[in-house]
Amino acid sequence: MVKELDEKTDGLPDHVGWRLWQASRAWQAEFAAAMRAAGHAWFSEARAGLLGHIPRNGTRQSALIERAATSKQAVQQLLDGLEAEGVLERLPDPRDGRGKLVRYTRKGLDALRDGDRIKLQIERGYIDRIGEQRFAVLMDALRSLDAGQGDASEEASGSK
Amino acid sequence: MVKELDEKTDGLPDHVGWRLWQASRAWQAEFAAAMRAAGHAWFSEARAGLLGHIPRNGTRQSALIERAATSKQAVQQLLDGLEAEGVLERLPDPRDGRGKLVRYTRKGLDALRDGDRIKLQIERGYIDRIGEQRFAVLMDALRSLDAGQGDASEEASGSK
DNA sequence: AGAATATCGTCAAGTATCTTGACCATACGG
DNA sequence: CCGTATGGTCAAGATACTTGACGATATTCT
Repeated sequence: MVKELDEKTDGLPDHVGWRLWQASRAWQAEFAAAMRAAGHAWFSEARAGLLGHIPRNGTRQSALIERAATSKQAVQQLLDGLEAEGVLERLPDPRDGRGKLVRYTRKGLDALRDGDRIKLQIERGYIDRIGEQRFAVLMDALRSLDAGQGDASEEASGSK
Repeated sequence: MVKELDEKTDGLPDHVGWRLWQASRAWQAEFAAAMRAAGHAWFSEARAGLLGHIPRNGTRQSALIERAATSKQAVQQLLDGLEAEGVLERLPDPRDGRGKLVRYTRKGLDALRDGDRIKLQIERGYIDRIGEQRFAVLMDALRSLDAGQGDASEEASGSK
């Protein structure tokens, strides 16, 4: 066995980006599996990413586009799918003839509820694994990172 | 939990999964942009994910499949693309008539070098943003998380 | 008011990534 | 040699996302 390459040493990267990516993927996989197990077969990571930007009381489609980091067409297609699944519904915006309002159906709200529950379960698992203190510190660092990197283009302050 | 809702509306989630996802995406976007700016136009996130599993001295395609979390077909298609771009090359494995060895071309090694440089730049930026201590603690927590969840399939003994 | 322009949402087509299923070639154990 | 497992490939389809074009409504300017 020629040890010209030590898998532990030369193998996997060990830098922020990689670890963030790995951790993120692990979380998503766990969450998605639990959601499907809970009966929400329509769930997917991309859809979750979009739903994360839709508050419980709904929003305007155009506002969604600003928030999500993708194109309006991508948002639209995701929305189309979610609407077809009966998770969301789109209504004309009474205050703007061009606009549409997006809001959850009962099915969507049920999924949100389950999602919250699962989210807490996973979080508990994490705390068990790395300890409460480390977990708190992780969240703190992550929040700081997020706050510190808003590229002053959109995130000015106050309402937008 | 201290609850500050300075965030506009009741919008964005604030849990591990979300933060991890946001942080990961931000990192990837920054890295990919820098790589493209450095002339590596073939670079993409999916490809990066695979390259992360290929050590500098190459590996067998089958070993790659074990490491990456995807199917062998997905690996193959990514490899096809990377090979077509001239980043990698595949050679027959002299010790196994079925197998193929994957290794970097000069172009690939150049990209790796640039990637390392960029990676350090980004890391420096992170440290500037959240402080050295917080950064260290973040890495520590991330590593613990990763170690804690490995399903004991590879982490046990030295030779694998 | 009327024209020019900007915003909102949609349609259509194309690309990248990943999945499943089928298949062939080589290795390995009897 | 034969049966089975492994390594890799081919092909087809699903999902996510991108770009370009377009119609409808709002807003601004004159």
